[in-house]
Formats: sequence, C-alpha cells, structure tokens
Amino acid sequence: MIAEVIVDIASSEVDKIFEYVADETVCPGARVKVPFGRTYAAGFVMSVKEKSEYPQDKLKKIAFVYDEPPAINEESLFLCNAIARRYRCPKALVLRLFLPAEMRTGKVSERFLRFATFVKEVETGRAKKQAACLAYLKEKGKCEAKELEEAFGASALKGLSEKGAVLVQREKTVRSPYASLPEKAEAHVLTPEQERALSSIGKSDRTVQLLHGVTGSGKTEIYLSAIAKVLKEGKSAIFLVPEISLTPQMLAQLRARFSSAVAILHSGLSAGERFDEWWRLRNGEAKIAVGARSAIFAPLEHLGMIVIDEEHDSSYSSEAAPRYRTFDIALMRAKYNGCKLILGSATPSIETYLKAEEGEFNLISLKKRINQHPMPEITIADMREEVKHGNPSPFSSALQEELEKCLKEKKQAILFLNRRGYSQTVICQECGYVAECEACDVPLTYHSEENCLKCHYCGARYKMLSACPNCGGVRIRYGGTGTQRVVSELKKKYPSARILRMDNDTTSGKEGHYRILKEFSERKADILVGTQMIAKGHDFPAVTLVGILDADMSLHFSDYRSGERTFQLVTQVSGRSGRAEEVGKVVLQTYSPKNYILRYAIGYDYKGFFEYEKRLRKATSFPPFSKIVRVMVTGEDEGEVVEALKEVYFPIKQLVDENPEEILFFNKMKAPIKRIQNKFRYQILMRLKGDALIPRIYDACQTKRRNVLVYVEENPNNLS
DNA sequence: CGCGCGCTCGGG
DNA sequence: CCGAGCGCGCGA
Repeated sequence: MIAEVIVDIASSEVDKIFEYVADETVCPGARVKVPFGRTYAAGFVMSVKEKSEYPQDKLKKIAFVYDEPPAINEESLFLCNAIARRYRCPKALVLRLFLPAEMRTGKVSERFLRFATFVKEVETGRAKKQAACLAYLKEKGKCEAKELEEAFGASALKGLSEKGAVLVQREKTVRSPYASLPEKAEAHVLTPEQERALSSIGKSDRTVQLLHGVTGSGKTEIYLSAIAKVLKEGKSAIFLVPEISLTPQMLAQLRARFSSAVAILHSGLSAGERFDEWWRLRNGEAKIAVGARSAIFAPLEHLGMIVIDEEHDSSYSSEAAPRYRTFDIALMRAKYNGCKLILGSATPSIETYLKAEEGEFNLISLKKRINQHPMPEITIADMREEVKHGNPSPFSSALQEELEKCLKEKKQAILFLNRRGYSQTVICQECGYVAECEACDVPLTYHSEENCLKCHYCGARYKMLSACPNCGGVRIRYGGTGTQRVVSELKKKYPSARILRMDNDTTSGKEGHYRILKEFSERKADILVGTQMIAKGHDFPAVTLVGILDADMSLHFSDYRSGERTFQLVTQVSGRSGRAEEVGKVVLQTYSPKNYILRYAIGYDYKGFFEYEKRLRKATSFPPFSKIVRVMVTGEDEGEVVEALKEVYFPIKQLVDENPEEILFFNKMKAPIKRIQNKFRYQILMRLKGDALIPRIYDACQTKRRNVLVYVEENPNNLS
C-alpha cells in the first residue's frame, strides 16, 4: 500500500503530497510519523493507493501511525482540500484547524487519576485511621485516592493497600469543564411566534435560514428547540457564538437542556479540558459542539444543524491564514451533510439580509419581545450644544441628569466607550510633538493606572513623558477620552458611586470577563464603564440606564461598513438597558444628531436602516454590490517589501487591463498604518464587480520570498 | 589554499 | 520548514 501524506509543516514549499509505503491498516485521515529529509516529521494520510509512480527505491516507510480512530474524518479531508484550494494556503495549516493544538504538541494527553476500590474487610488492629478509612470506602465502594488521603492521611491508605483491603489504581478520566453547572431539564413552552419560526425552518427548502429577531425575542430558545429536534433524529449539531458571548449564563442554559451531550470548545478552557471535550465529540459521546469561530471545525459526524448566533459579528472572520469566513465553511458543511444552517441576529449584516430579501435565504422575522416590554427609549444628546454651553466633561447634561436619577433610585448604569486607556494621544502643547510607538506608525495611548504609554497595536510599553523629547516643553495635553478617564471623571463627580471598568486591560486572565460581569450582576457596583465587550448578550436586570458616550467614533471611521457597524453597536448596547420590569433609558451622545444611521437606530428601525444602506451601497458600488480585495505586502525590510509589491502588482495589473469590465477601482499604495511591529505595510486595493478574478489574484500573490509576507483579504473588516 | 557565509534546492 | 551542498570572496 502507498499512503499519500501531507507533512505537518506550514509552508507552501513543502505543501505537496509525499508518498510512503504503508501497511494495509493505514487509512485516510490518520496521523502519522514519517521519515522526512534528515529526520522525522508528523503528517496526515490524505489518501491511500495501490502503487506509486515514484522510483520504488526512493520510497520510505511510514514510521508510526497515531491514534486508532483516524483523527481527521472523511468530511474533514474534503473540507481541508476545499479550503486549501479556496484560500491558497498550505494544507498543513488547514489540517491544524481540525485538531486541538494539544494533540499536535503532545503536551497533554489523557489525564489519569488514582482511584481506590474496596476489596475486602481486614484486621486493622490499633490503626484507627485505617479502620475509619476502610469503613468510609466500604460505604462508597470507590472514590478518588486523593480524597481519602486528605481525610485519613496518606499512610492509612497505603497501609490498607498493602494489606490488600483496597485496590489503588490509575484510571483515565475525562476533565469536564463546567461540571458544576446544574443539569436540570425545564419545560420549554414556545410562544406562538417562536412556534411559527421553528416550523418555518422545518418546512423551508432553503439551506440557509435567517432568524431576524429584536433583542429579547427569544432566538436562543428557537435554536435550542431546533437542536433538540435534530438530536432526537440521532444527529449532531454545531452552535456558534461570538468570542465573548460564551457566558456562564449561556452555558448553564445549554447544560440544563442537553446535559453532557454538549461539548464546549473555547479559549478559556485549559489545554487538557479542550483536548477532552474534542475527543468527546470525536467519539460521539457529545453531540453538540458549542464555541466561537473555530468550533465550525468540530469533529462531528451526522451533522443535522449548524447555528451561527449574532451572524453579523466580525469575530466570525479569521484574521490569520487561512482567512476564512465562518459562514463559508458552515455552508460547505451544511451542503455536505444536507442539513440546515441557521443565522440569527437582531441586526443582520447588509449582505445577509439582502440574500434573505432576494429569496436565497429563508427569512424568519420575530417582531415581538417575549416579555412584551417596549425597547428602551433612546434620546440623543447633541454634544455640539454641550460644548457651546461650556460643558467640557465627557457627560452631557442629559446623561448627568439620568445618572443622578439612576444612582438615587439604586439602579445600575452602563457607560459605553469604544476606546481603552486614559487618553488616545499625548501632545506637546509647545511644539505639537505626538508620542509614537517605535515599532509601529501609530500614536501611543496614555494609561493612567500604570502611568505609562502603551501601543495598542504591538502592546509595547513606554515611560510616561515628563517633558517633551523634542522641545523640552512640559505642558502636555491629553487628547481624546478613553475608559480610564471616564472612570476618573465619574469618581470626581459622583464620589460615592461604585464604579467598575471592563476593557482589554481589566479582563486579563482565564476568567477575566466573567469576574467583572459577575461582580456587576451581583450589584457590587453601580456603574459599569466599558468598551465593545460589554455589548454582548449579557443580562443585567437592574440596569435602567445606558450611556453611549461617543456614537460618532465608529460612524466616521473611513470604512464602507461604518454605518452598519454603528447601527449594530447602538442597537446592541441599548439592549442592555431595561431587561427586567422597568423601562430602560439610553442616552446617545453625538456631534451629528441628524445622521441617518443614528436616526434609524434610535427608532429601532432595522428595515429603514437596511433600505437606506442598501441604496447607498448600490449607488456607490460597495459590497454586497461589489467585492473589495486587498493584497497586503508586509515585511521588515522596506526595500524588499516594495520589490515584492511590484512583483505581485504587475500580473494583477495585467489581469485588470485584460478585464476592464470587472474593475471598479484599482491602485497600489502604502497602507494607512504604514508600519506595525516593525513591519512595513504596502497594499494593492481593488474593488471588483464580482468574484470572477479572485482565483487569479490569489495565484498572482504566490511568492517565494522569505522575508516578505503577501496575503489576500476579501471584504476585510478593517482597512488600516 | 581553505574556510565561512549566503543562496538554492530537495525532502517520498 | 530545515539542513545539505556549493560557489565565491577574503585573509595570510
């Protein structure tokens, strides 16, 4: 037998089939160890065949075959080939997506625990501890050795073991994260609207189902019911959520409904936990994979449903090679398995909603909130007026009024500002010098807590300036407010209020998010100040006020999606207010109160927003009415980067010249941020009418340069 | 003449 | 990716 093997080396130069002699038992998908060059390499068997065209005397034998059930199944192999072809990336890199990292590095394997089992009664003589221990164990039959040692002492157990009264053995166990969560099944009664949605999914002949429902309309319950149905048919399901939405609340809900049939795959788990959860899915013990983006690669067979919750979320696009969109992989899997793909959102992306409107996706709209509560009322605070009336603080008078009321009534408030740190920039007032990162072409952010300057692109830290390094001036201005400054201003204004901050700087550690959210939900604070991350699906019943401090931030971002993103953000953040019996309030601060996007957002008018945005995109030929392609060229040596840019520019230029009807825009330039982490960044930017040229653009970007990275991005999430 | 470094090439 | 092989430049 001959095995066609891909070696686990993520480089395009070695991304080809190597043939090895294998015995009959080796099957496609198996992980193997093969002689490669001087040494050995890990690899994957992609296929097997009878004989080889390669010179027989040069063929070598597979050295070792890992785990008996092949780690990669047939569907995974199919997906791997499709993804590698689509995104032009080494197969080894794609294959890694299908395995928990722990499996490749071999750092973690199964966990063993020592268990003591009762064997027989024996004479214990004067050894009281032994007698007590034996009695205890006889009662229980079997328990963890560590438990007995802690209760009765290690010597007692050892003594009993030597006498043959108990048997102490190492046993393989499965780490079960969240084992402590309750497993109680509750009765689930669907509202008529939810019932209708569920049956619409069942009846539809479309693969993709778009569940468009306002915040609080009970989408989750529909997902869970749909999954339960699939499970009953003996099939499995994947449930995807954005990175930070994997809250304990959500997990508790899943546990309650499906108990141990759920496996959770996310970065917060320990290496061992992730490894075990993965195997529970692979061997069929668990039927539902829940997780962020990468869980779309879960090793499930007989897939009966895929759910992508908050489908508009940008975390569903991979920022590293392979730069896949989760939706694309999900669609491949749905088609392969002949199952449905449910997308859910209160604010679907323009692209998704357009496809639903055109009938490509089945559109299901949920218009009612489960608890019948009205959406919180959003009022606009015109910050131009505030400035005119001499209010220099980050809080408008309307917001201050509401905050005071909120504090007096002992309710909670959330203030949202999408900028961490104290001030965005530090500027010398004498000469205009702006502190910048040495490795990146960006200004540094002042962090008051550590009294230092930080680069938000590479993470570098610098000492705070005592004087301007340029002119020696000591008058330094702090430009642009961040969450830290908001907190310090709040403390000045409301000294008795308890304030929590939640941003990238306060959420480090395994359960950073969770800790802060828990404190806030236990009402250990009155005001929560935070970035993006406070917007996601958390439920704080006591919150009656939300302040959006700077709605313009994302609005005036030079990006075709800025309107869409602002609408989504405002809707999502507003949804945090008034979750319980009380009607919530939202104060939205802006310098452009007449802006269309904000107008639609305060009226919760998704359709209005969609029609407006659709017309705009159509008129200007932006996605989804075109495709934006960016070829990024980056490396430490600027000369080499420019060389490489020219190298890929010419074939693409030729392509463009030959197909003028496909092109809306085409140019090469420096990227807006010219350097990140000492790497220079140049780009070719294109707007194309369709996808026709995409494969050839990828082809043109294949370079064998070692010190320069060239990659293609399709409709990238940011163009910095 | 011999060694060292940088580039190219092969790996089954 | 990683190491082997080889060519060329330079010092004594």
